[in-house]
Amino acid sequence: MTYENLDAKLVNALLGDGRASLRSLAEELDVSVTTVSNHLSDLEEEGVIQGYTPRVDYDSLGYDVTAVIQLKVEGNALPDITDSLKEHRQMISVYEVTGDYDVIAVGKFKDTDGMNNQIKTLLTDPDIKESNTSVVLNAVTENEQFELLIDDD
Amino acid sequence: MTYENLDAKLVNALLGDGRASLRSLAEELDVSVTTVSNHLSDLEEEGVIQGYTPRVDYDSLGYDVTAVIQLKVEGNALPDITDSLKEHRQMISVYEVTGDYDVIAVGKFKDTDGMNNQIKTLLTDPDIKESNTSVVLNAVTENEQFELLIDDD
DNA sequence: TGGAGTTGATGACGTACGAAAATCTCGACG
DNA sequence: CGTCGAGATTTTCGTACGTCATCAACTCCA
Repeated sequence: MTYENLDAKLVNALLGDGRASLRSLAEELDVSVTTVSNHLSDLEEEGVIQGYTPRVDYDSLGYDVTAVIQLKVEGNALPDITDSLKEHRQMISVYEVTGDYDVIAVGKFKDTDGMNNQIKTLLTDPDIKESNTSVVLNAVTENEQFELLIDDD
Repeated sequence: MTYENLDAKLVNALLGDGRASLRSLAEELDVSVTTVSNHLSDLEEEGVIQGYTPRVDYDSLGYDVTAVIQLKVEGNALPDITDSLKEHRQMISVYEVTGDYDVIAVGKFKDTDGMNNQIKTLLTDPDIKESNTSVVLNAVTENEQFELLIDDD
């Protein structure tokens, strides 16, 4: 076990409430506030916890369309393409992958017109050999972070 | 009008630091603590901010393999399939989509063996007509939450 | 009139610091 | 060869202090 049990419990507790106070965490895990503070700093320094964010509901802000875009790219142009995708504000995830396509990206848009425009400008790149866009009809689960396993003794 | 964009600014500030104190937010946005508190409560009640989470680096915890799984599903079995995917702890995102496939899911696994096992058990379902798995070679961007636009006058 | 700010009171919060407890290290001894 | 224990190291804890969140009552002003 690379990481102590307390650390896993701490991460799980924070996954439940990312703004929980050190005191409430300490009570929940039955250790002192100082211990929570120390372990939390360690987790942050080690990079296990890379920061904290609110979970924003983009739907309620008018970003009604989510799309999964798959691209076949000219081999040596891959870094350029992924970089350019990364620059696009509305790209949630950009993956280089094995399989039929080389890149899979997930983006959010205000409407299908906005989506089409963005995608069209993207596809002007001559290094993109083929593309395939799937529009999300229903996001059953999105960006879910799962809890860590605790092995009790 | 002066505070038209306060909510957007507040969300953006929290996207920068999800554990920022009301006081630091108030100073950053040049409004009173009370105002920040009120607007934040409103955003939470409206569901724009649905909660707060740490950003966990699953790579550093040994979840080295991310995969994008695409499925063609027997029409009326779609809810069953998405539900079952949702139950899988390690599924980050599960989308019902238009296009060649009916479902696109993203999952994280400790290794390729673990991934293969999980996927194999998944595919025993007779309602899954076809599947296609892409292994992520490089996560350029993952679960990024973009900042909201501020329209200045 | 309603959104924003101010003030003040109260209890909760984060962090620094030193003490206490637990754990590890490693040579000496039976 | 096994184990014992003093000293070193790490981990945990309690306390104290300055800051913070929250609430209520009241003011300001467009």
